[in-house]
Amino acid sequence: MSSEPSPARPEPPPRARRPRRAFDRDAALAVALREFWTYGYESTSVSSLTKAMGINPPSLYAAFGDKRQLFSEAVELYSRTYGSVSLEGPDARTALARVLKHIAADYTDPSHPPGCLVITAATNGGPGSEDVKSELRAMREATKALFAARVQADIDEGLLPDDTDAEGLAVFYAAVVQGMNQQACDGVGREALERMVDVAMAAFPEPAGR
Amino acid sequence: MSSEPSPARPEPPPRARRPRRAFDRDAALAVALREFWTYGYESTSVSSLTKAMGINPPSLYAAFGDKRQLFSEAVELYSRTYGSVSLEGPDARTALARVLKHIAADYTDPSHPPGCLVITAATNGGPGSEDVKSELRAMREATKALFAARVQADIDEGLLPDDTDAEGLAVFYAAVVQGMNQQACDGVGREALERMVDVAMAAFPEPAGR
DNA sequence: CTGCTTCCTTAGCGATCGCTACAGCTGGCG
DNA sequence: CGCCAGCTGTAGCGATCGCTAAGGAAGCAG
Repeated sequence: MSSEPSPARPEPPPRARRPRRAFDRDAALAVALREFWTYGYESTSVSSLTKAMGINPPSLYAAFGDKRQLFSEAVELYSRTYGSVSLEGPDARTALARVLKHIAADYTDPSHPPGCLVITAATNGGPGSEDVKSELRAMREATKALFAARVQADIDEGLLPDDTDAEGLAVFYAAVVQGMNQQACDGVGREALERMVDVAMAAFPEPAGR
Repeated sequence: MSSEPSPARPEPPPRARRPRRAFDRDAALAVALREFWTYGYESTSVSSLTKAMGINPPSLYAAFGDKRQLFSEAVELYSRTYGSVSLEGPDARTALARVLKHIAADYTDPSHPPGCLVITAATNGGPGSEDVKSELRAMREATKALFAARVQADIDEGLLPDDTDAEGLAVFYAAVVQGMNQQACDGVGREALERMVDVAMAAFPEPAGR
């Protein structure tokens, strides 16, 4: 439908006019992330967000759409910055132990809010924020599936017995991570969580013996 | 201090006039418990409570004080009805295994909301409901202390080695319970949780050698 | 400079929050 | 019966929620 009567024009109309913003969008998003991380989705109000970001509501809505989309962008930034999990390593046991130790340190790192945003930020929340809850739940299940796949890889390579319960192990270690989250939010320190990881790793099955 | 000037009077003035209520207080409290259990403290509004209980706001405030006190009464009813944990048994391992199996069944019981009210109902919630959060956190820490005491009792009786990390085990099994809560809220079924308990019990230390 | 576009600011929208004033009804008492 | 106490329903309080209309300030084209 777009009429272009002058073919001599070198610049077509769809020239994306970059918004001239008076504030740092990335910095504001980082601030919003900390707010959501600390208080959760529903308990973080737009007014507290705008106050923390140093902007006014219309600026927030112009830059991020609405509170819901801002939260999704914050979650994306979180999983890009903090929430990345790599299960590389010689075997599943080593990889899991390393990931759990890293989580013990990260969840209690005093330079940011305790625990994990994906686990904590939408556990409560009545009807109306059902899509937020399912968004985070999907991420949790993805992590659990990652655990299961890593264990299954060891089984396929013969490092673990064929009758190893990969699903049960995945549910278990996902629950351990979520329990560490709760403990960290309750004030348990890094050393206690690391000792807990030692206990949890004792539950890992023995390698396939000769 | 109570003055009773007329000894002939069989009924003293402090005769507690039982309120003439037009609704069943206990039944209404049970309904409120389910609401808080499902949506958490902050996300459960007074209007949704009164609608579910079949009463009007003034009746709620006359019978329970305010939303905060109603919640505490609901928590008390919960811990009296569902949340009781008994660690009796021949040794800590048996007792813990029984408790965890019971929890696996209870958190996924379809006859009531999933998971545990004490763990779930106040994880989010901004400033202003800090006392609610600390109330539930204290109950969680009491359970964790119960775990530690049960393990320590086995150590004192010589059933477990002296160098057993009672605190680490308590943190671990508390985290397992809290992880089961999250998994149950995410839709994991009873059988998967029970297999997970088997994995978790594999982390329990071997009894003290002969 | 004048126009045009785009953002920021102020102010406030309707809805809902926890909570309560007020009047009416109802039951126990003399 | 009349009186009073105490609960019940209606209606609404001030505050906050997520969100937005309207006008002024600022950069770019001519």
